[in-house]
Amino acid sequence: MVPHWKPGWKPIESRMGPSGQYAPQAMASMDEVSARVDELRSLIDRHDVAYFEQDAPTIADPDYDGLVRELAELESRHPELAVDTGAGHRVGARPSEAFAPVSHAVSMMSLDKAFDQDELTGWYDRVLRRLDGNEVGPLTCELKFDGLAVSVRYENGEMVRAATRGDGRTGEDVSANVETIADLPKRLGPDAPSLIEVRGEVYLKLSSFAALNEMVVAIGQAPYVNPRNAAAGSLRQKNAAVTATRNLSFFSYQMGEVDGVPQFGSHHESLQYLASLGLPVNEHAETVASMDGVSDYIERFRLMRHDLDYEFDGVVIKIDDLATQGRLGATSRAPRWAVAYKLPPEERTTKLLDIHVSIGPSGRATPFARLEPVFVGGVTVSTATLHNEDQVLAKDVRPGDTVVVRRAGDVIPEVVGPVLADRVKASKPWKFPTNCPICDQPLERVEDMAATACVNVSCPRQIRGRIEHFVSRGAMDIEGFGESRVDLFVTAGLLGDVSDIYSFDLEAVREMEGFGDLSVQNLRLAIAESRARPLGNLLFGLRIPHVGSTNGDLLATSFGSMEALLSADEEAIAAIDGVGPIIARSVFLWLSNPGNREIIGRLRDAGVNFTGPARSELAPILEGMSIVVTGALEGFSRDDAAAAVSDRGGKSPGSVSKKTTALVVGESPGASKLSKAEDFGIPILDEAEFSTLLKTGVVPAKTEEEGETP
DNA sequence: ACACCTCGAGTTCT
DNA sequence: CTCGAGGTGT
Repeated sequence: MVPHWKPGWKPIESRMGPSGQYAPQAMASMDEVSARVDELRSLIDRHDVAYFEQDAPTIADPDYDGLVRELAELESRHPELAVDTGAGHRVGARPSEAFAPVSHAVSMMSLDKAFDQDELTGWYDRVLRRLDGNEVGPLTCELKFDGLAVSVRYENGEMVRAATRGDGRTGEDVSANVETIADLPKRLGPDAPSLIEVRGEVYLKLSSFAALNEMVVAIGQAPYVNPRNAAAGSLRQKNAAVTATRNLSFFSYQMGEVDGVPQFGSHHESLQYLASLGLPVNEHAETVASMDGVSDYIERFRLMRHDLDYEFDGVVIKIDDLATQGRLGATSRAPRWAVAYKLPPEERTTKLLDIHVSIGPSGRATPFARLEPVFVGGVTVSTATLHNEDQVLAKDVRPGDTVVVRRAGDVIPEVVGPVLADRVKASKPWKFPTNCPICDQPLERVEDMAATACVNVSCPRQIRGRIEHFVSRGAMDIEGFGESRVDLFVTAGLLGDVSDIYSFDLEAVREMEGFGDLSVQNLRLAIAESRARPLGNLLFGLRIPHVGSTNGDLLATSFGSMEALLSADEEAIAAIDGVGPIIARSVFLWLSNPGNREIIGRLRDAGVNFTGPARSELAPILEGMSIVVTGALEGFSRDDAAAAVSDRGGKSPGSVSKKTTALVVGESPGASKLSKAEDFGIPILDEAEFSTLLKTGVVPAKTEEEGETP
């Protein structure tokens, strides 16, 4: 039913995920094809104007690429619809009139793109076919920087002009601004050729981007959405003095028109030449022997994506041998000897369907965005948190908006902001709901905080939340008591508060669907076992504000028993080292509450352990030490490792600081902890060395001397 | 007053 | 894992 599908060409939807936003629709008639082509042209035109002339992109790059691809595909299948001058037949857009036009003697072409391994292989196969049996030779791999392509012209060693790419043949003169880029010499050395046009990417380092946005926000303006956008804005400043403050950077990767430049045999030699002239060339360019080397390079840098101080969105692969490049030639748009492999996008636009509020287990009301599913950063995202009311207001995102979605450094998707140009005129700012969506009681703004919460103690969500927390690992750790079962028992009216766990009707559970003798017996055993948990776990399980696992243990060891804690006044609690007035007050108030007293009384009656931790039998050989664990160990769970340390008098906090005695590294460790430990020169132990430490209380000496790295 | 460390809480998808 | 806030030490 899709008559013109070329073999080997994948429909865009399979690549872009289920969003379908820019995916081609199945088209039956010529009229529909023609209509879609017109639609695509006008969309691309509109985005071009916004992007190139107003520095305000209305669409994320990969989506734009998708539109252009779809148009190109339709035009190639229906040549009768193609027009020479229309959208999609140019590399960029019309140059703005604010900067004088500059024509490129050697045109600045864009590159064909490959979105997955298959497309990359397809490119290579086409190269092989064209070469008709001749050797391809080595390939060069370079990072594809997320910046703006610029051509910088040097005559007799002097920088004379710099121009943007524009439409590939004609760009804009941005000399005044490019002159402010510290990376670029105004004058080349004595070996400079009589003419050289250096092509490369103007970009903004992530650190400069952060500094810039800090400043922009400080003067009350909206921050730039991303470094590329900020670089574009900076490069097109009318006042070069402003550009100078932006700290733009540059990487050279190609030459345009030249005269007096030596003949090279390969691309990598030309890069070396550029570097020898004192021009900035990225250090990560590599020459590899085959496509296996290319795959390896891509994989390596896919993983390093967030480890560099600049953004890159792909890898550029070029045939290294210049004679072979010449043999391959170029199409009207792009050279055949190069291809840009695009990494999965980190930023995409999608539609914000609605904003909902979820009530967390503690009653906090968190707004989150329901999104039209969109493939970003390697996964399909359909929801993203908006954190709190202030965030929603600050970003002013509204249901129905087209929004930019990002999956930054870590994992958590984030709504960057709305695309204002696409906003429906009638839309109104979103209002935070006044009532809890679960229990319908009024929501209250938490004092002095950005949070809003449901304060109804008998809200079903919170009853469940408190019980889930009580039975969780780290608290009373009752096996077989997961979220779904808690939900089941609470809904059935069997559990109202945590003390009910020790008295509720297990015979009634036996009658429930999905439960038999065995599962009830296991549950009974697990509950019985939990009575013996240390007091610190119990205190943590009660979910007293500001009392987590650490402070729970701290209170338990300081008071020795629940009874002692119950009879302590606020000052006695505040006297503990590490507990200040706020935590003391919170604990005291919670324990004074009659309802909570009653729960504690029932737990006492149920025979739950109320006495402090049995003194560790082990000698406190790690006293005063702070041992941080990262990654998975073979012989210990993370909790076990922390317990092993604290049993011996040491501490095991969650992060590395200057005070840390040693870092224990297991399988797949967290990069930030590791690099911090290296920075501070903290000893790094493997599991075997950790075991030794636990036995001897001495940090094993390193066999090799730790040297400072420059 | 400031800097640094620590703790607690919330977060998505496979 | 990261953010915001509490606690401690300078």
